[in-house]
Amino acid sequence: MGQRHGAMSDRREELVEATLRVIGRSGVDAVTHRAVAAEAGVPLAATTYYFGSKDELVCEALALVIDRSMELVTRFARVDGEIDCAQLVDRLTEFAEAQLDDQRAPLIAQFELMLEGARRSRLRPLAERWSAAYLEGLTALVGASTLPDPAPAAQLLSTLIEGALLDQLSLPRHDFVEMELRPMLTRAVRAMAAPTGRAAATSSE
Amino acid sequence: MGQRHGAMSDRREELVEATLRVIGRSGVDAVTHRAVAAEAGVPLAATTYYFGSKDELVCEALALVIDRSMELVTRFARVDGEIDCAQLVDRLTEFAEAQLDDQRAPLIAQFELMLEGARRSRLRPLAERWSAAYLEGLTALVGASTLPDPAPAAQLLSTLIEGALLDQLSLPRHDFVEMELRPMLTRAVRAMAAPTGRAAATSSE
DNA sequence: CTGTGACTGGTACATTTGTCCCAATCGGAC
DNA sequence: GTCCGATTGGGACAAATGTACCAGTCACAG
Repeated sequence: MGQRHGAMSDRREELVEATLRVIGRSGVDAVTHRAVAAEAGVPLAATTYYFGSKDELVCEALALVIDRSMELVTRFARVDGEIDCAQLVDRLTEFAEAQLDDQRAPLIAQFELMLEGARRSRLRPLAERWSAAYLEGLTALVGASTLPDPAPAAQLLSTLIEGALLDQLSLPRHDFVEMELRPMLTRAVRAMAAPTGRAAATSSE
Repeated sequence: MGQRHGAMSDRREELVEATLRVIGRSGVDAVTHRAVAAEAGVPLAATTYYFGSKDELVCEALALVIDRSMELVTRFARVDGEIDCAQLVDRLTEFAEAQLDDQRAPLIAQFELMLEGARRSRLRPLAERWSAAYLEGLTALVGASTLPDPAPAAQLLSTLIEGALLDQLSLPRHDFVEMELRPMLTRAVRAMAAPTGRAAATSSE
C-alpha cells in the first residue's frame, strides 16, 4: 500500500522544498500551484493531491522553515562551560551569519511569516512558537556567559540580531558581517558587560 | 481643463490611501484593482485611468509611506539643545511609539517594502533612501545627546528599534512600550553611555 | 450656443488562478 | 495470473484578475 500522504513521501517533501524556493525567490504571493509544480518538476495535480489547498502547502512550508530555524538556535545555544564576552560575540556572530548563509530563502520566509502572523490567525501559533524558541535559545546562550542579567540581555540581543538580519536582507552589503554585525554585537555585549551601577536602575525588574 | 493626472487629484490620492489601507489590512498581495477601487468607493476603471498598471499604484503607495516615515524621523530628530540619556530614551520611545500608533498599516507596508526591496530592483532605491534617512535622523538625535560615538550608537539603536517594531507588529502585546521597549532602550542607552573600557566617565561634554 | 478635452462609470475580454475529475500506471496481496 | 488501492499525469472548469474599451458627463474656451 501507499502511505495515505500522512507523513513521508518524496513528492510531498519535494513540493514543500519547491515552495520554499519560490518564496525565497519571489515572495509568498508568487506561490501558486503551477509555480510550485513547475519548480518541483511534477505535474500540477500533485499539488492538490498531497495538499488540500494552497494554504495548507504554504503553512507546511513555513512550518518547516521555523523548525529548521529552531534547530539552528538550539545548536548555537549549546555551549560547553562558561564563555567570556569575546566568545559570546563570536557565537552570536556565527549564529547570525549562519542564518544569512543558508541562502536567503529561509530567512525571507521567516520574515514573511512574521508579517503574515500579524494578521492570519492560522499562522499566529507558529510565529509565537518560533519567537519563544528564539528567545529561549539566546537566553541560554547568554546565561552561559559572564554577562549579568541574562534575560533582558538576551531579549535585547535577539531584537538586535533580528533587525540586523532584516537590514542585510533588504539592502545587502558584502562586508556586512565584519564591518557592521560584529562591531555592533561587540559594542552591545561589551557595553552590557560593564557594571553600570545599580543606582540608576530601570523602573522595571 | 483637468490636470492630466500629473500630480494632484482627489481620486488619485484617495486611491493611494485606499491601497495603503488594503496593504495594512491584508498585505501587498491582496492589492487588486477591484479591492482598491471598492475600498476607495470608486469604480474599477478609475484605477486604470490614474495608474498605468497595478505596479505603479503599489509603488506610489509605498513611496508615500516612506515619505511620511522620513518626515516622522525628521520631526523626532529635531531637538533644541543638548539632551541627557533619560531624555534620549524618552525621545526614542516616543519615536517608536509614534510608528506603532499611527495604525499598523504604514508600518506593515514599510516592512513589506523592505522584503520586496530584497528582490525587486524597482523598489530598491526607495528602500535605500528610506534606510539612509532613518539612520541619518537617529544619528542627529544621538549626536545631540551626551553619548560618545554617535554614529555607531545610532546604528545600533536604529537596528534595535527596527527589530522591536517588527516583533510588536508580529506578536502584539498590550504593555509592549512600557514593559519591553522602554526598558530595552534604557538598557541600551545607559550601557552605551558608559565608557567603553576606561575608568568612570565624565558624561558631560 | 457649440465644441473639446478631462473625467466618469459600466462592461468586455483574455489570462491566470485554485480546484476538480478521470483515465492510465504501478506495486504488492490474493 | 487477477485485483485493488495508492499514485500519476493530463486536462477541464469556474472564479478572479489585469487591462482595454466606450458611451456618457461636466467645465470651460471659442
